[in-house]
Amino acid sequence: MQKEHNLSKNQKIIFDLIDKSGGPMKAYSILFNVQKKGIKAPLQVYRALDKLVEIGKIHKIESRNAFIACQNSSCQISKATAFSICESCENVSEISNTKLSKYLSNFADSSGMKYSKYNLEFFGLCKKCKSK
Amino acid sequence: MQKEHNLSKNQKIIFDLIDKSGGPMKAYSILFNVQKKGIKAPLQVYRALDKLVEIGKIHKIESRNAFIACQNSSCQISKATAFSICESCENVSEISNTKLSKYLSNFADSSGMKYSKYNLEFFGLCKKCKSK
DNA sequence: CTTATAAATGTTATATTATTACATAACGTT
DNA sequence: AACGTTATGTAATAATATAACATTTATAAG
Ligand SMILES: [Zn+2]
Ligand SMILES: [Zn+2]
Ligand SMILES: [Zn+2]
Ligand SMILES: [Zn+2]
Repeated sequence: MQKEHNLSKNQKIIFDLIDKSGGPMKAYSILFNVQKKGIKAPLQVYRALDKLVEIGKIHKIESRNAFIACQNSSCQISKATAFSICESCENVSEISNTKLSKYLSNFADSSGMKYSKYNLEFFGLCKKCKSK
Repeated sequence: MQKEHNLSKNQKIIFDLIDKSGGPMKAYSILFNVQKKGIKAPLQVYRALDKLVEIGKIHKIESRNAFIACQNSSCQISKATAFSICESCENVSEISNTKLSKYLSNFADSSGMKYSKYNLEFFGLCKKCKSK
C-alpha cells in the first residue's frame, strides 16, 4: 500500500507539468512554464522538486540536471533508480527490472560500506537513433 | 597495453592536483588551487577536465559535480564507472569489481537499446561514519 | 624545413544551475 | 485557540558551466 502524499499547490503544479511532458525537464524550463501560474522564483521550483524527489514522485537525472516523473509507480522513495539515456536524442526512460534492482540492492563489496541507495545511468543509442 | 597520453601542460597540472588530493575535487576549487600556476579562467579548467575524462584519467561524480582521479588503472575511457559515496563524510571511492562490471556491461533489456556506457553511484555510510 | 592540420591555450563575457537569508502564510494536531 | 510543522513569497547571490574569438603550440606530411 503506497502512502498517499497530499501534494501542496506548487508541488502539484510542478509535478503535473513534468508528468505531462513525458520526459525529463530542467528546473529553469519548469520555471518558465509555470510563471503564468504564479510561480515566479527559482527557489519555489527547487523546493517543490526537492520534496517530489524525497517522496519518490520524480527522480533527478544527475548527468543531465533534469527531473523526470517516476514511471514505476513503485518508487516510494528514490533509493534505487536506474535510467536509460539516449546520447543522441536525449530520450530518457526509467528501467524497471527486478533482477537488476535485486542485484544492485544486494550488492556488497569488501569496503565494509553499507549501501542504502544507488543511482544507475546507462547511455547509448535508442532504437530510433540507431536506425538513422 | 595502455595507450600513453602525453598530457599537455594544463592537463598535467590539473591531473596532478586531483590525483594528489586523493579524493573528489570541484572545478572551482581546482581553479583556486592552480591560479598560482597561471591557470586563471574556469574554461581552462573545464577544458582540461573534459580531456582528462575523455581519456579516462579522471571521472566525474555526477551527483556531486566533482572529479576524481581514476583508481583502477584500467579505465582507458570512462565508459563503465561505479562509485561508492558516503553521505556523511562525502568520501568517494571507485568500485573495482569484475562481477559487477561484467553484469552491467552485459545488461540488456526489452527496450531494444544498445548500451555503450554506464555510471553507477552507490550511497551509504562508510565504516568510519557508521561507527560514530 | 615548410606547409598544413589538429590540439591546446588565453581572455572576456555570459549562460545555467542552485542556495542563503529572511519574512509570512497555511496546515494539522491537540 | 495554541502550537509545531510545512509550505510559500521575495530578493539577492553563489556555484557550476559554456560561447565566442584570437592566438599559440604540437604533430605529421610532403
Ligand atoms: Zn521511479
Ligand atoms: Zn535516441
Ligand atoms: Zn576508473
Ligand atoms: Zn563517511
